[in-house]
Amino acid sequence: MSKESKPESKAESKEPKLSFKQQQLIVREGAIIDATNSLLAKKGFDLMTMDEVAAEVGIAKASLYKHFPSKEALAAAAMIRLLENTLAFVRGLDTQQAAIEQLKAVLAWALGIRMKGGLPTLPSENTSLREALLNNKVYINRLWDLNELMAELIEKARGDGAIQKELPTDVVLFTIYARSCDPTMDYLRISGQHTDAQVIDFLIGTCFRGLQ
Amino acid sequence: MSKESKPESKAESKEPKLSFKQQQLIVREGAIIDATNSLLAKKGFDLMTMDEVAAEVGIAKASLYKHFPSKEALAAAAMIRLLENTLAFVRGLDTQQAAIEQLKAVLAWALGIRMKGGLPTLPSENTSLREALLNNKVYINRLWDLNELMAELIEKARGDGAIQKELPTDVVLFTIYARSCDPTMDYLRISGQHTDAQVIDFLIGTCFRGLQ
DNA sequence: GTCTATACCATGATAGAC
DNA sequence: GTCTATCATGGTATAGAC
Repeated sequence: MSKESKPESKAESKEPKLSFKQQQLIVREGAIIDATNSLLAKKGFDLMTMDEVAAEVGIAKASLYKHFPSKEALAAAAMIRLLENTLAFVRGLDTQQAAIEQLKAVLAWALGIRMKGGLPTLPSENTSLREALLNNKVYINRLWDLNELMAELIEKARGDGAIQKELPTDVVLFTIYARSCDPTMDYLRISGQHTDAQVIDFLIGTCFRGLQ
Repeated sequence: MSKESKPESKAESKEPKLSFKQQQLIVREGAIIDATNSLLAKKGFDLMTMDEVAAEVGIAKASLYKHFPSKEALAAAAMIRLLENTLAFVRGLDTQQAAIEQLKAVLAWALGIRMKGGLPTLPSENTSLREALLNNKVYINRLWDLNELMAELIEKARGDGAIQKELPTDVVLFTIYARSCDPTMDYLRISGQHTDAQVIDFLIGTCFRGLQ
């Protein structure tokens, strides 16, 4: 986001080129994104205020705007980091496993993140954030990468007979995405009738096996 | 909402007791709720403004506040009307049908409403509306009525072997509710690869039969 | 009960000193 | 790059005339 992060890509094989200040800046931007993540998950984009973010990080609001030029840009950065984490997880999957098991692992991982107060993956809502994200090339690129990886897994699973042949890939993909940010999780947790692990099992089960 | 609507419950078997003005008032409140419904579905509670509602109805914003004391109350009224429509639909289901078919019919109906620009049933989001709704006794009562009817259907379907025995009723209930406001619908429609009827079929199928 | 006009406030964004 | 202080916008809600 800030200009100092550019030189880092030029030379990183040598001794640490990043000055103390540069490192601190990166750490601080990480902290800002952490706070943004948490608040986005808790309140959503519209209800999250820049004052809250600044307060949670412990800096002044004006300083926030030195790092990120707008609320949209800040949220986009958070969403991009989330996407990159997801990509890393998917790329690190055990390719020995059946494709369907890998897909379940992705969903289980995403649900686990949300249980810990993290962000849902999908920019589902009718928020002004959606528009901003669709105009963000980095975000779109990462999303496309993820979609492609997931589509490969889905098609492999379909080839294995683990997914209905009649279901188009996009239907399966969005259904999994949607389940990862399904409000059912919150309601089941509030009811307090089941453990977190049970809730995740139910969600994965009803997604992949359905109600019957 | 307004005080004039009370006498109507006293006597309705006789000739029309409602004066022209009273009828007009009811019609206008209906129009207000229509507009609210549409805007809530399109933009969500936070992004919907009272100016927009007033503009869509064609009255001044101040007049709106004569009918509904706050934005929350207005949205609650819209949600309550939606719930009552849903209750009417459920109560009018063909009880000769298998319970599972009745459940599918409810989901299909809800998805159809959304396709036509209507509201999703679930107050899922982290919006300030949620809190207001939870403090609204009428809303809670209606919601409870609906949950009870749905739970009966679910348990009957489970008895028929159409729903997994291992799945608790609340899991099934929320899963169906969630599917009724699933963002997957919007994404599949935007992609333009499928007809509206196909999209509904996919959503119902992946809900009840799962991905496999 | 409808209108116009306005109070009031939350919040996104910026200025300018250090 | 951080702070304090401030601006500008837009949105809920209300006052007061008709």
